[in-house]
Amino acid sequence: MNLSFNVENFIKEFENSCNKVQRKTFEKSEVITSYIQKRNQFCILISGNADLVRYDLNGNRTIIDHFTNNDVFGEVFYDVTTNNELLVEAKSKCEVLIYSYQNIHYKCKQNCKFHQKLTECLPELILDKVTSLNMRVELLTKRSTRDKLLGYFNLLSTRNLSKTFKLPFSLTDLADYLSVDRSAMMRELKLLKEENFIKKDGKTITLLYK
Amino acid sequence: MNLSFNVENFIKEFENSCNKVQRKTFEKSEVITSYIQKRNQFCILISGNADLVRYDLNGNRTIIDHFTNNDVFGEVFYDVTTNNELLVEAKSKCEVLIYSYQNIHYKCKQNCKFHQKLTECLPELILDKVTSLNMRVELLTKRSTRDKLLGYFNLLSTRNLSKTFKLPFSLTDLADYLSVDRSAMMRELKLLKEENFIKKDGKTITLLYK
DNA sequence: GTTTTTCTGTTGCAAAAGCAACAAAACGTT
DNA sequence: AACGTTTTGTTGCTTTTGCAACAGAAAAAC
Repeated sequence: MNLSFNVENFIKEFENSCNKVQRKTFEKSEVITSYIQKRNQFCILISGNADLVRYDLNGNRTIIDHFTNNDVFGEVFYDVTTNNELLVEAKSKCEVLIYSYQNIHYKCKQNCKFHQKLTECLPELILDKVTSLNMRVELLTKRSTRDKLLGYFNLLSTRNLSKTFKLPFSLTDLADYLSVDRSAMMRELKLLKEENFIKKDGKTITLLYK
Repeated sequence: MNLSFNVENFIKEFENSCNKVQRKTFEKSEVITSYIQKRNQFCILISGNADLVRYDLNGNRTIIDHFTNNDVFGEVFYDVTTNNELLVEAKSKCEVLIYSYQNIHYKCKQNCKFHQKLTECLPELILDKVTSLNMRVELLTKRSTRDKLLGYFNLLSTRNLSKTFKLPFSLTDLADYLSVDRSAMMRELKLLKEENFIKKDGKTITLLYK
């Protein structure tokens, strides 16, 4: 998908056109925001990287989404219906633009450039989320840990236009992202190496098949 | 979420305002459409019900989404990147409105009411998809078959505002929707009954806890 | 109303995944 | 460089899940 919405330019041009938009800084491990029902935050990650995580009653952590430079997040993209807490956690030092809508359909009363442009571009930002969600569903519906790993590796390989790529996660986090047990995943990773499906050097993976 | 877009009225008012919009009928088990890369179909299911399914290389079937009256689907809501075939299969006799965009951003040259209204409402239709996808991810990230079942039952219970509700799927299809083995799911279902978590009579389930 | 097909319910066995625990390595901080 | 902390890699054991197969019930087709 080609977004006509260039986040970087958008920030440069319009950040200061609305005084209700705040720029905040977060240190590693800080909670950037937690998703709250009936609120509509819209956030842009200017720098750093962060995860949207959910903790369930059994103490399992799931990484729902992973954000890097210029990614957008907030309740605007996530109708909160769950009982479980949804947090956005900074994985490194992060700079974030935050704006809270009363209602996503209302335009900003000041009719500022920021919101004019945003209203215009929101549909494609949302469409982009749909794409990444569909991909996520596709990964999660794979039946085995092996298929999930290979599915995810294929994705990264396609994105990088290369059989070699670097994992954006620690292996611990990767397990939480694929929603599998870490030790079981490590075992499978080892088998994939032994059976010459992949080569692995730290977080750098190379696909050896096809 | 409250959609201001009322599909039923939309169809009544605007169906005939654009001569490129087709109304088609499909019999049970027929393929309504298959998702094709770089195409942008927009479909409305007027009556009947249908599933969006994916068959993977191991022959596993996954039900990605389930559509009933007034649901919308098509590539417009699904950026096709997968190698696997994505089909929309009629589960009963279906009536469908179909329109194929050259590009989702171009407006219909005829500038008809159908597309005017659709362009206006597409963002919230897409936002609605995001919501259902987020819910789906939440279900699929549950670690056990039991948690998936209970998660799904809770959802149906909440939607119906009642501890008792009817499954919209056959049990065979439910397994494909939750992405688990049918016999394993049946076993778990039996345990849930025995441990008095649920009562089950055909496709009617009653939650007995809390 | 009979036949055919699909769906449900069940089981034994095999395979995969989860859990718990620990040591070694890597990373960050002072 | 030394410390504490997090991550990686591994393993033995248990539990869960998947697979294959089959019989009976229900639904659909003729």
